[in-house]
Amino acid sequence: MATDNRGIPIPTIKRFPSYLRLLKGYRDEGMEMVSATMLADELGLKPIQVRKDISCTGIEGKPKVGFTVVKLIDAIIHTLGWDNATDAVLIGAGHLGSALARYEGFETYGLKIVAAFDIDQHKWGAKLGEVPVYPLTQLKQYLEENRVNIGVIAVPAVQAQEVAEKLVECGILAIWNFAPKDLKLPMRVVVQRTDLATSFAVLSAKVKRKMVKEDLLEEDDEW
Amino acid sequence: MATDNRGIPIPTIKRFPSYLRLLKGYRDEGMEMVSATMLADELGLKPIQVRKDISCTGIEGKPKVGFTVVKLIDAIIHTLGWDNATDAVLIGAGHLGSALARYEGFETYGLKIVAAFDIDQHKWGAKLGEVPVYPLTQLKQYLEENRVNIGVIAVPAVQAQEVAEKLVECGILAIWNFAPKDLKLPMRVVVQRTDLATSFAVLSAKVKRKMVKEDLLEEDDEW
DNA sequence: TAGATTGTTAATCGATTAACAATC
DNA sequence: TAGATTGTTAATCGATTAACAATC
Repeated sequence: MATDNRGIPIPTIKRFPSYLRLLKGYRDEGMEMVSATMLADELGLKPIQVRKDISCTGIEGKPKVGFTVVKLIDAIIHTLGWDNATDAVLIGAGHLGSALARYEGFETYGLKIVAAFDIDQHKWGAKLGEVPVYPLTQLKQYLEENRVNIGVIAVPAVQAQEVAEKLVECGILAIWNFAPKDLKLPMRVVVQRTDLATSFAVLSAKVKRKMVKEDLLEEDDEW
Repeated sequence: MATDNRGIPIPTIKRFPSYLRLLKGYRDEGMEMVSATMLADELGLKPIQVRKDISCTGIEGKPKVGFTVVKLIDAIIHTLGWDNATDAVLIGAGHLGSALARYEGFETYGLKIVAAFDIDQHKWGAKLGEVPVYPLTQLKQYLEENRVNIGVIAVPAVQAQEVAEKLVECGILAIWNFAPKDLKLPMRVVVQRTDLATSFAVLSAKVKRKMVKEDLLEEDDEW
């Protein structure tokens, strides 16, 4: 059905890559079947949650036996849309951009960074791994000549909004934003943020919570 | 109260850094008061949600006027625990590690990377920005001599578990894991993952959803 | 067979949103 | 004052978890 993906909860989507990594390991070890119980145990989740997640892929298991490892792998990849490779341009060839361009994991997700752009002329002509770096002024032309759907932003915060708008003008459909800046863009554009600040905020909160809990325990001890 | 932070929802925590960035901008422009309505509008949130989030900081506003910008800034920083600087060690001085070590935003969060460690002897003695790189074998000694609470993991997936266990052995309280690997660690250790795969999975799912929606619209057109 | 595991339906839990009185 | 905005209480929404029948 076309509506297949419509209703898959975001939390489930977020767990899929973890399942996928684990399943690929099992496949490489020659394992053929796996139970939700085993996956849950390995990832620190509850079996019921794993079953619910798996049911979103449309795969059915066999009671007492579990699920076929390779079927599950294919189904998750398909559900995520990772079976169709997508080209992306990278804006910003600094340290972060450079690390992203060289990251080999992307091909696993069907993401291919085909070109990088930067305002700094010292970077022009260089290659970040396999990815050539062009002047930012050539972005528009490049996107006219090459069908690219995704833009990856790895520029300083102050430039992020401007770059994003340029990408949208050039027909980019989705933006993966690594700059610490909240972008204001038309609703039709898909924006995904990967923000160190947000991630660290959660870490900080968890640490603080733990501290508080330990403090409380100490207080209890005194009574 | 000591239990202050206990119950702040994770989604709220995740929005705090965005509020913070925006508020700092307002402060720098000399703005003294700000309404939840304005913040919501700027970030694409609903005013009520912003008010709920702000109430978690304990700050009270004035009807018709709003909230004091600098009070709000201080309260969010305090709620996140970012007013106490924390030292961290970085494991892995590759491209990603290098980018993290040089990232200037961390000081905003009260995070200070004091040393990096790597197995590759070619990296020893180098500096990533201000951060010196040592042999991984010196990690244990370093942590005995310096009180560090947070470990940042930026090594390849296959080494992540081993490195994490070593950090835990050495008394690290919290781990920020950038390796694409789910770590199995004692409950008492706080683990925060920043996983490109997870983030890209969400992007992929949103794109796919949009595609489906557009397909459905087209189908509708034919009827 | 017996028992582990699946899949479904219902209950619970937590966050978002709505409604509205209080207030500057 | 009038009206915008706050803060609280209740309703809604969505995800997780529990319960349990089906099944290999």
